[in-house]
Amino acid sequence: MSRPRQTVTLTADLVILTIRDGVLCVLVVERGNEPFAGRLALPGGFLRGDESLDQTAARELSEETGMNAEKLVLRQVGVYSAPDRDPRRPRVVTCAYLAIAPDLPLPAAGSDARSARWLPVAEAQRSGLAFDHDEILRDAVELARAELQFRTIATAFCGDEFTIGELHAVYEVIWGVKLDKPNFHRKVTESDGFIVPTGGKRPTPNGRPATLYRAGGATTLSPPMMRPRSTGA
Amino acid sequence: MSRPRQTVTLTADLVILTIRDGVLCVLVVERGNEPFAGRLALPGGFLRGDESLDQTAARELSEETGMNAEKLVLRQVGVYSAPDRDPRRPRVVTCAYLAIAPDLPLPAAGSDARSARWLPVAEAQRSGLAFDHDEILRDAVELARAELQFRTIATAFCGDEFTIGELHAVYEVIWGVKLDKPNFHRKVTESDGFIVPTGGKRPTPNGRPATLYRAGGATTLSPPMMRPRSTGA
DNA sequence: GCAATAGTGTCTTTAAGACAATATACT
DNA sequence: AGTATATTGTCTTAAAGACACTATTGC
Repeated sequence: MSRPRQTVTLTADLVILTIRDGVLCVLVVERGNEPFAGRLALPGGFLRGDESLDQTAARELSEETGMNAEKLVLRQVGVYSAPDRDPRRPRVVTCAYLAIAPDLPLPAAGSDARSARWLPVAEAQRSGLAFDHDEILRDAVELARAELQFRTIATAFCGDEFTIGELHAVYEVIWGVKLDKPNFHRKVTESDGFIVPTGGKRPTPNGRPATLYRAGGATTLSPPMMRPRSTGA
Repeated sequence: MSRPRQTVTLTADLVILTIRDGVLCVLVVERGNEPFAGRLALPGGFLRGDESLDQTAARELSEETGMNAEKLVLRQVGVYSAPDRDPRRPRVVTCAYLAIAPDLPLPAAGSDARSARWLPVAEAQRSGLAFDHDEILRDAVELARAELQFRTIATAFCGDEFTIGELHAVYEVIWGVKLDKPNFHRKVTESDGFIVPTGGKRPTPNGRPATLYRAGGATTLSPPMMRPRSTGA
């Protein structure tokens, strides 16, 4: 026990995903301070003395999006702790969280007033983020893709009321595949507790109006909705 | 930025699972120091200055079991950071790791010489562990149960060479269900890259000798081996 | 032969996938 | 009517589950 114990500061970084105009987007902020000043990064914040890291993440989420975290999906992705991931001292270790939001009006430039904005995930990955946020983003998106198979989180991308067509689009955009619409319809309506009809209908520009649904009580999908495995062509 | 940043110490705690005599067991240590002196706890250790937390976990694992972590399953379960989870100051936050080991001879009471021993998970949960380790253990076991469905981690419970009967027992013990042996046999032999025959056979006390296999190259099972969902009777 | 464990065959049931057909709106 | 979108029907295929049956050992 003679070896010194490393003390660190802890942050919660958020990967907030949403779908805008059929494109998967992530909320990014432009850093105002060093290190990486001016670069794009994931939003995040430091752990405070009276809270758990999960609470830190929930607080940051509501600061960034204005939504209360109670109703949003918020899930740990993992801990990122490479010694050189952040040049600051004491060492900064982060726990990444995945959050899923409906298509919000815009990230309210809150009291914090950082320049937060939605960026297509593909662009974020192309341009490169600060710290090890590229790796975090990649892991979080991969987690979302996997979770879509077994949990009812897809509804978190939609508003309170949504159509099966919208839910269908969520799966297609995030998985990057085409799914048969009739089969998808049967699958989600027959899955117990996934979605429940509200009674209303939403008119379409031209075409039959779609039945409206809201998220049901279930959190898991059984049987799961397996992502089509790409044929190893 | 006027609010003080909380500094913490970080630990990696290990949930090392194995199967002994058909019972799922976890490695526990008796604590020598306060807090919780004399109580049973999960093994773990503090982050050092030159390593990542994943490396801390790998180091602890090889110290406790004598196995090199390269070959063992080692996976983050989550971060546990409730402000009052540990009375020490500065605050102690832990990241729990799930490790899976074959039936080792015995935890070598290594240089560390703590009294480490295998304890059936059910007993550990009944008697209660130090800190929030009951919660960590529960989460880790639940993660193992889920991962068995989609990844090839079941082979990590077996030695280098094993029979399909042994693999079958792994699933039955961890899921706590009976699985049809003929169907299980077909399932695992037809799953690509899950197990490969070594060519050898293992004699049984009395009965037909079983073909020996070793772990194949695949890490994921496709299609997955879904855990039978308990009929909501 | 008998007991015991490993492994195969076959039938049934369930879920997934392809895709035709119908329903309900708007212009 | 014609177009567009939603929803239902039907057939085919793949996987899961039940369980009878065969195979190979020791005694």
